[in-house]
Amino acid sequence: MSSITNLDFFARRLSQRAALDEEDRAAVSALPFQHRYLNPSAYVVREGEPPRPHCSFVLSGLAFRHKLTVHGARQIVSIHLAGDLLDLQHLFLNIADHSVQALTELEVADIDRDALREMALERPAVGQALWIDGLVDASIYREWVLNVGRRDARARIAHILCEIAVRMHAAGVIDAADFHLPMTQEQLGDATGMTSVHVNRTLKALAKDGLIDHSGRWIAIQDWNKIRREGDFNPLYLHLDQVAPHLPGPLSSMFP
Amino acid sequence: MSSITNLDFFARRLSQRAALDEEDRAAVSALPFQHRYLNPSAYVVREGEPPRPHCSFVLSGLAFRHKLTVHGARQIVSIHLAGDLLDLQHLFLNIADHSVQALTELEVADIDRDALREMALERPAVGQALWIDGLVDASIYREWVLNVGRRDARARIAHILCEIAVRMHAAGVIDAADFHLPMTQEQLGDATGMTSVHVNRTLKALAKDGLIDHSGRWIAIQDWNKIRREGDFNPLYLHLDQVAPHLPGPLSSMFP
DNA sequence: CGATTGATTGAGTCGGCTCAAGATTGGTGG
DNA sequence: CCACCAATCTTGAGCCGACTCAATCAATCG
Repeated sequence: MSSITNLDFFARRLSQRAALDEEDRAAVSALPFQHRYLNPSAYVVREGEPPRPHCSFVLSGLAFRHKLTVHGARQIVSIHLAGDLLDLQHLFLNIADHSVQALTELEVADIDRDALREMALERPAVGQALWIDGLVDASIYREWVLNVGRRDARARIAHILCEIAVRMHAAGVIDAADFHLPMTQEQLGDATGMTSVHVNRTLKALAKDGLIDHSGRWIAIQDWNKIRREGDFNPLYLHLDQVAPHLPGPLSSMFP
Repeated sequence: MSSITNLDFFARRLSQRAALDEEDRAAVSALPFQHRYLNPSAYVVREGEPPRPHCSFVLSGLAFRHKLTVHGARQIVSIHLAGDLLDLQHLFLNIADHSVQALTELEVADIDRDALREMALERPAVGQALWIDGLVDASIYREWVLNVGRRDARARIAHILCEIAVRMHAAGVIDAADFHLPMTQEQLGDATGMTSVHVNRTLKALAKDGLIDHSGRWIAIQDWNKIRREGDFNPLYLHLDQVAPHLPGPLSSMFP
């Protein structure tokens, strides 16, 4: 496990979203932080808790946000990957309304909350970059409400696969449409409001029809145009132009 | 139709969320704006459009946000009432990823976008107040993903009724748990991912069991404890302590 | 090697949908 | 004030997508 000494990675990230000047970048890079590794299913944030003294930025790995009903049913409300801030909400809200857990082994930079907060308010360019981050998160939630509320099982699964593939690609985590999905079928069900049994049947059906190639926990997208159509996937809501301005690779041509 | 000459109302609203000093308040009150009335179902924001030159603040009436699937199914993703900003997203995002429409007759203040944006970035207290607004919106989206993804019809309807009643109360729009709901059953269905037919049957069932009193478009909550339990409603996600610090009236005792 | 976690498959059930027909309601023009 | 129209609400009948329950298989790991 290598170590990092400053937040250049985070500063670069913010620079993609707004025009940070040299001073902004230096200030961001110099933010106090702690480098930390978490095991799968470790909690980053726990519902009902007051904010932690830090705000976690993902360096590598995946995490997910979830809420529970009183009957114990779980709904995953978003997935996060390298480059995402895991608890922007806690920069300004007094209590956690949901939990965040590591999905895979997770590498984070725990940035000092008060320092980040001050920077968000006192440095306009940094503030704007964080605003964009927060607003895109909200946009993704809206799309998920639509996904879970108005699409059938097949479209839901197709849609979430598209989203994850495109976001991984935008984050530079994968190069092609073919990727390893580190989620269990139960987690996929919790993200789409389905049971794991039905996720299984739906994946099989998508595979049979040639949209994906899937065995065990490996998923590759076979036919982008088909799956995008079936999943009613329009990447507009990801606001990629503002988040990852210069998309390289094969997917970029698919989503102009 | 009376007219307003400045944004004192908006400044007061922001003051509930963060500590604005005299200068902040004066600056907010002096923001350029236009007073406007919209008819029911008029569009405030249209999906796919670039941002308008203003950002609308609701003075009275209700509005809703929605998205459509490619098949034309509609999902309402949030409801807004007096005191809400309708397009905070467009302060920093370049394209609308959803539409906003008036639900009832709607009175708004169209605040100059660039001026508000500058104020959000340059005045920390204003920035913080807007952050809180945006983060609470996001929290509500998350709860809706859970509502639509993991609760059955009865709980979904109960939950949304609780949310609307509590938010109306917090916004000072109603005094009691008994309120007129200006939504059609079809709209209620679009907000909960159900058909209007099933909304109808569900409302009838809730009425029969004494949770609500309902005839035509009038809904009164009969038994708060029951409906709150059936709807799995926990107002934590509304972050009322940060949004409406001093709740008056009968509901406040129910949600400490 | 046993144990645990996740994937797979079958059979049966049901919540919520579709389709379709009336009944109400509110608004409008004469 | 009434007749009429367009929404909206209401109710019934039948169906189906997704769920539940339950068993089996596969992979991983101390």
